[in-house]
Formats: sequence, C-alpha cells, structure tokens
Amino acid sequence: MKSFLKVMKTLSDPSRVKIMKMLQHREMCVCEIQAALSVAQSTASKHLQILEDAGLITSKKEGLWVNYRVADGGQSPYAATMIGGLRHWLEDDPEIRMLAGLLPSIRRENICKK
Amino acid sequence: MKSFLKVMKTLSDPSRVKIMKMLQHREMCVCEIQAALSVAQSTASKHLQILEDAGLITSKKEGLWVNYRVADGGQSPYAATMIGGLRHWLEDDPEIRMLAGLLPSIRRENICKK
DNA sequence: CTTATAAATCGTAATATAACGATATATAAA
DNA sequence: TTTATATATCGTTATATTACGATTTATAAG
Repeated sequence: MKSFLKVMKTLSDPSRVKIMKMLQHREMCVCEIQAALSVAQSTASKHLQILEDAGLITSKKEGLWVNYRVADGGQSPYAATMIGGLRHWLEDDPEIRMLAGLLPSIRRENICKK
Repeated sequence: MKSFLKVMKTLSDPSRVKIMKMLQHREMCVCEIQAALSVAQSTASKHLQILEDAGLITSKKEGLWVNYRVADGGQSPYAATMIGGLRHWLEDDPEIRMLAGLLPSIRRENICKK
C-alpha cells in the first residue's frame, strides 16, 4: 500500500507530471528541468528526488551534472503502469505540448554556466 | 491535465484506496463504508464524494440509502486504467486482506438504524 | 404533521505539501 | 589551493488536505 500511495502522490503534482513527460522525450539535467518549468533550482531538485524515490525516474551523475531519465519500472507494477500510460496520456494537453515544443531549445550548454 | 491530477490525488489517500478495493467486491452504502473504515460518517461521505468526482465510482440513491459502486471508467482513460489495475493490485496487502475478510459481516441491516 | 434514519454539508483544528532563498556539498578548472 | 559551477539540503512561509463534531437535507414511517 505504501509504495502504491507514493506513486499516486508523486504524480499528483503538475510539475512532476510535466517532468515525466519531458523525460520521455529525452534525459535531462536539473538546470534544464528548472529552466523548462521556470521554478527555483531547489524546487526542481526536490521534485526530481521525489520522482526518483517513487521509482519513476533514475539518476546518473556525470561530472558536474546529474542526468535524470525515466525508470524502466521493473521494480514496481504501479510505477510501470503509470510510466506506460504517460507515454500516450496528456499528449493533447496545451501545457505539455508547449513544453515539448520548447524542449529542443533547452540545452544545458546555453542555460547553465553563466 | 486537471482530470489526470484529480484521479492521482484521489488515489493518494489510503482510505479511498480501501474503499475502491471494497467496492470491487460489492456495492456498499455510506454507513457500511463508515463501519468498515472506522471513521466518522462525514469522513466516509467526503471520501465517497471525492471518488465520485474523480469518476472512479458512481452512486444511486435508493430510499434512504445511497449505494456506491465502482464506475465503468468509460469517461476517463486515467480512471479506467486505475480501476483495472486495482483489480489485482494490493491483493496481498494485510489491511486490504483484513477488510476483505471483514466484508461479509458488514451489512447495513446490522450496522445502521440503531 | 411529527419522528426517525441515512447521507451531505459546514466550520474548525491538526497535519502535510510546495515554493522559495540561503547554505552546504561535490566536482572540475585555473 | 582557490574559484566556479551544478546539485542537494535546510529553514521558513503559504497553501492544501484530512478528520471530526454539529448541523442540514431528504426520505420513510407512524
């Protein structure tokens, strides 16, 4: 029950759903997520921790960056089902469409290290 | 997005998940739910309103009673997926098992009208 | 019409969640 | 070692959620 509730709670926040949808296009680092969502860096990081804790995404540190990607869901049937559903769900949502269009222009080389 | 979040939020509460699992055994009235969960009547009623609003259950007034049952999910793909998943998910959860065992003894004739 | 019962709604207190800025940690470069 | 950069964590405030008792609404029975 606990792990089921964790997946549900995790996907109860619009920012985290947006992150899932973006990561289904490509893997991203924290500052790219931060830029895409227009939130504080600590906020982006926190959402990513919550998603990872629920088994919905995984992270891999590479130099200064931490790259996040969608998990394969092998650990949890709840996570797997939601990851699968999110592949086609919300494709018509205006905010999601806008983010998908914005995604190519969000590259860590341009966004970070000022 | 809004309706997706509503389904996720609705299933983020253990009492509501328990209600879904119980209603997948049989339809129930508010006082039966109240007895099964050991909560106040207003609390049971509130949870049922939230579940209904999310499209996960439907209600039918019959005399003094209001009978709640699992929705067919035809309205929302999110609701349909979760209803489907909940048919087999959490069957091994101790709390859910206990409720399932308790269910036959919870009958409105014995519980209400004191 | 009055009374009783089941459910819904209201008001309030306790708890949980989300956002931010500030700070700490870790890695890479000079 | 010093400096810069990306991320994580901390502390606080604002907002949302939950639970309860009290009240209201709706139906059925006397």
